[in-house]
Amino acid sequence: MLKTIYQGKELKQCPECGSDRLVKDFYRAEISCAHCGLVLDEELLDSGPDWRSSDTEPSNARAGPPSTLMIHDKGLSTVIDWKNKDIYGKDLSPHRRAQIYRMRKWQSRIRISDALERNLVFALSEIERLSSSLKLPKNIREVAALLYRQVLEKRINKNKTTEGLVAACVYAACRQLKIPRTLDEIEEQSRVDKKEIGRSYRFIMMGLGMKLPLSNPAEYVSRFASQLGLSGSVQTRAISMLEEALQRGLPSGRSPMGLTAAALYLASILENEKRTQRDISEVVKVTEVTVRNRYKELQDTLGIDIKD
DNA sequence: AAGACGAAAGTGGTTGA
DNA sequence: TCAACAACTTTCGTCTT
Repeated sequence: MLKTIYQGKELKQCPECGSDRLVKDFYRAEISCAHCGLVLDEELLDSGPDWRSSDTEPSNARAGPPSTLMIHDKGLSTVIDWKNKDIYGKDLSPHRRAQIYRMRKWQSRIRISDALERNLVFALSEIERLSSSLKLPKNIREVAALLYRQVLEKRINKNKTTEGLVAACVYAACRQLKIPRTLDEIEEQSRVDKKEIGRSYRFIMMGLGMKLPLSNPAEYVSRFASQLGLSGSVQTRAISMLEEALQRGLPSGRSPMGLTAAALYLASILENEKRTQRDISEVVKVTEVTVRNRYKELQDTLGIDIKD
């Protein structure tokens, strides 16, 4: 397992708020707190085996299962042919025939479980690849893998692409563990498009009878803020504005991203670290127009006026 | 010249008959 | 299954700093 070493000591809880939802970000070698957004950026050490920093090489070069697992028999499987003849072309005795019949039956059964197995092996390596390029912590992978096994169990995967389902599992795991990644970000690393991922996601939720709460805009604040180089006070401000707006019942039916962007924009102005609407819209991946609309609404509901 | 603003038309997804 | 609808995007002209 990975240990979080900070200033020589193992860190289990956020020094700021005490939350244990610490996120390790190997890309920037940072630890951040998923709860309050505090970012610690020193000496993130990795004491676990088998991790390659994926900074320098494409992340799909990551160590997966041995390749012999991917093609479990290396393409050399034996097939019992359908003719009831022996190798000399003679008919088989009834006893022999029955024996061969049973063997065929077993072989086809084994094939089915092979297919499932192979699917799972591929899916698991894909989960690994995806979450590794998304710099996701390990527990996400486990949750995603578990979800995928359930998908197979309930046969939700019928007529659907494995890649779409895998991406959806990863997305769902992120939502569940409140380590927010947007659909856009997952799409970037996956070979399937947003539409497909979203569809698979809904199938899974329906099939497993799950329901995940809408993602909370505040969860995204710290990550986007750090991408924009905004200070902690801006983050805190943005989060508290979001919370207040939420209490006043603003964000009904609005996309979380738009709200996050708006809150960041407002907070950046209020804290004198102004970013342009464009800067923010680029990072958050919504349009300037949406930023504008949302932040107007935010202003209205909160009764804030910016002029100084 | 860059940023902010808002109108108008277009897009993709949801919902309800 | 289809049409109405809300949220969001694209595009573009205008105003402000």
